[in-house]
Amino acid sequence: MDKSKKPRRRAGSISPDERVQAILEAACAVFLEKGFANARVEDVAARAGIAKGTVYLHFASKEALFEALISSLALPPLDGLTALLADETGSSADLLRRAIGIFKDGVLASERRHVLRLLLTEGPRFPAIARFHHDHVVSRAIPMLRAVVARGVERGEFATDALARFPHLFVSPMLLALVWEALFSDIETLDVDGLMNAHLELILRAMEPR
Amino acid sequence: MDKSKKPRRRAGSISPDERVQAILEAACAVFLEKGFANARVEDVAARAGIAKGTVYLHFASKEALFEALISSLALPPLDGLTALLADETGSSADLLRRAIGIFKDGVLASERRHVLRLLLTEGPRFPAIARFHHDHVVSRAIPMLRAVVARGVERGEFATDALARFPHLFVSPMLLALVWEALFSDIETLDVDGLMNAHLELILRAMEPR
DNA sequence: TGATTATGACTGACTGGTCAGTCATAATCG
DNA sequence: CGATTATGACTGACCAGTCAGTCATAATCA
Repeated sequence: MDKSKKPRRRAGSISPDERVQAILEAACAVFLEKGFANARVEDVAARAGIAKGTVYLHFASKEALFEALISSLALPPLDGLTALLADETGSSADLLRRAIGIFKDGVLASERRHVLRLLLTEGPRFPAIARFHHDHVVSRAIPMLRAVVARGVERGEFATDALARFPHLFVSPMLLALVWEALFSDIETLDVDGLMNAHLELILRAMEPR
Repeated sequence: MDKSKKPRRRAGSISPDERVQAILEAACAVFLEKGFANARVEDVAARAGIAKGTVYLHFASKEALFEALISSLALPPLDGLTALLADETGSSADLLRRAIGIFKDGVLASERRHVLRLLLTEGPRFPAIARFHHDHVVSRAIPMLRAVVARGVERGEFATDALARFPHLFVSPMLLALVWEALFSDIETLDVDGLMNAHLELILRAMEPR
């Protein structure tokens, strides 16, 4: 409509923070569609409604932009988990049930799953990102899950500590769901809810005292 | 009966089959180290001890080379699994135990795991490869596992069919081990044997009739 | 047999295209 | 105004894929 040649920023236009946010959002879309190597900084800029050079006013390099993107989205859902698992009132089984819910809603069902997928596919070539995610997400989540299971075992609610030794097992089906979606979603859909319910059923039966 | 063809070759030359093999091996090393996008065909050639142009005498493009690499390594271990699961004599629990062994030896502990990792990271941008793997590996393995569990349930050896509905759950810890190695191996090692034993323990406890 | 020609596997310099990152310039703000 | 922010043409590096030429060997000839 109006813009014919030069829609320049006007008074009260967006702040640097908003600009950064816009770039990150655009970067998310472009990196997800193309992967790191095939994504063009120019496309990110275009999608954010700015010129390529402007991206470099906010990020030192394409790589820095990518790392900022991953980092900015990795953390939030972990807090929900922290809060949940601190709760000592309910049964341990319920706690696990709700932990699955958090994973499902906070990761698998949210846009965040795409970023996690990106971490998965690009991580091997970005050790810094892998390390960041390990230090800030994995190495926090594992002990939390471990503590919940250990407590359940102590209280006599759970009959085996296999899951306390390897909380990874609790998470692996979600990883599978993620990978399945990335690779096979348009060949054969996976019933993620069914999968998670079956997972929970198996876990809880396995730990049930008899 | 024998070769009607008389290949004309230079001094240090080898047969076409061996050449292709050498290229695939070199490609494996280079693609693993760099990923598809960052791998240079020239490096593959150099590693195979030939010139770049020669690669194109055997493969139409870098992409074709990559697809040939993945395809050539995906199939073998599946046959071991087929043979194993056809065996109706032992207990179903034992069958699952041995299936894990096959996965562990045939994939996780072999060089093949690297190729699987490559499939994982590059698959999203190579739908053809993802489809190939789905059609030739996944869609064969899942029904096999399903059949074993279903039989166990019918025979009264297993108390729940959750695993028959989602054989994916049986495989997901191996996927996790693979991903962990790709991302975090030099930050924190994962005890894969311990993980698989814990997995088996949980699965079997869960299905144990009581 | 040794000399000559035919073959095709192999080479690597070259081309054409892509794209990250730069910077002189321009627009806008305060 | 000068300061701040944005632009996009440009550069330099990189690399997939090509192809005209090389040369070891096989086939044929004398």
